[in-house]
Amino acid sequence: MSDGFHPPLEEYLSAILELGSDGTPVISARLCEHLARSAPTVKEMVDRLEDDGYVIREGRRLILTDAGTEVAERVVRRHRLAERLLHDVIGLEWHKVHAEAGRWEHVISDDVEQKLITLLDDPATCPHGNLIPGSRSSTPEPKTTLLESAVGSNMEIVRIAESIEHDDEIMLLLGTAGLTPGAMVTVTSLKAGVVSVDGPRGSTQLPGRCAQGVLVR
Amino acid sequence: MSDGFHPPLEEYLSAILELGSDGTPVISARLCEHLARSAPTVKEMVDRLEDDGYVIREGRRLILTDAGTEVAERVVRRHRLAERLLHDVIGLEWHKVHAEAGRWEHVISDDVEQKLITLLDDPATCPHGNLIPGSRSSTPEPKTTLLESAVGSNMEIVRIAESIEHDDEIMLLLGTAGLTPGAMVTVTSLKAGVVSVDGPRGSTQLPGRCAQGVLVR
DNA sequence: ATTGGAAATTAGCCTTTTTTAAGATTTTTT
DNA sequence: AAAAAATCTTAAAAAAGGCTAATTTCCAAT
Repeated sequence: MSDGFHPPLEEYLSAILELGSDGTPVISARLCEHLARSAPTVKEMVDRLEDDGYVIREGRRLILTDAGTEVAERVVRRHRLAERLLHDVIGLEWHKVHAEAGRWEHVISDDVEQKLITLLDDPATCPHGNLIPGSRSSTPEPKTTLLESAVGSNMEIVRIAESIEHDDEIMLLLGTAGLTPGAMVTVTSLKAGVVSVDGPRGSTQLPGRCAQGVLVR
Repeated sequence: MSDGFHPPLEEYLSAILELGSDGTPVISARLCEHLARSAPTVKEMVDRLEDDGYVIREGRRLILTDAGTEVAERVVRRHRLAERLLHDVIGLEWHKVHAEAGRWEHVISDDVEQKLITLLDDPATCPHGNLIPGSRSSTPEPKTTLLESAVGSNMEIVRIAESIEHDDEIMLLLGTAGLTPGAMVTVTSLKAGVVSVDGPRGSTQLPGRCAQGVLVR
């Protein structure tokens, strides 16, 4: 409450926001998985979030209050601004950007947030194509995943879902294959849940889990 | 020990390094003041640092081991690289840079540290003129403070001591008066411990505490 | 050599965030 | 409806990093 520096609180609230943005109803059990914490730990923290007015419970559903949404969006915004800084300015490799920003998001002040928005020209998305909350340059969301795309179809990669961002191996795979937002890809086959695509740097096989996290248009 | 993410440990070790670099013998009591922690808290932590091989005691003196020095210098290096990034690239105001970097120093990875060195061209100092440990572009140190300078002498500001950096008011004063490293100043008077100087943006009165933290050549 | 003040230590306690183990509820599936 | 699976809760505890108050130790100056 006191000094506005609470990484765990920020972590929980932004996790709730992110889980929710995938459409899934957010319950404690989901948070346990997403945050890799035990059930009692999560219960304890969620109780506190409720007491402090960041969250309300609707049955098992966890719903962010306005206060909770504000904190969560601020954290997500800082995370994605940090990712843009790390990638576009500092030159950190695409697949390392998420983990680094996961720490930076908790230490960026209001002042610096504003400077970053100016420096980066109010970017609409992070380097993975996820929207930056509050950005004026916002765009509509696509809903098709690479997994659902018809064989032979030619698509533009628009964004990589948060659920995939955590997975270093997959991110490295996507990064080295040039399968990043803006790239054009053609689906060449779909067998046993494995999607083969032709991308800017040749052809690649993507496991279903991964293809599901690649949003296209 | 496990994941290399230990802000408190890093805080203590870099404090020992910084206090030591002023020549003062470093004892627990000094750490208490510098870190604003109670004596038992500091004792507890210093015991741990000793057990873990980061520090040895010589009477009351605390001496960093090689391992301790390595951690401490890494933290100081990241702090000062962060300051350069915040100031030169992000455009954060001179007097806000120190506090922000005080948080950033604990979340910067090896990878990003390297990228920053490249991006910033291996800078020799932070924006306040303090040396960046390990930088190849190092320079000799001046020893004269503005407080000791003769009235009428024309000097170049070289660095602002760490001891002053913590003080927001003084930093704002120095910053708005243009009294930053590289600026030429003339001492016009010294009365009752107050130093008057002519700087790039006119004349300013500096309290002794402050003038003592301004190193000149 | 003594002694006054600074420094260090001991003892006891608090809060936060985490754990494991076990029990109680719900939901879902058969 | 009964059984199985998933979810949530309670209880007990630990590790980290803090605190205050009281006591002891040390150093340095008279």
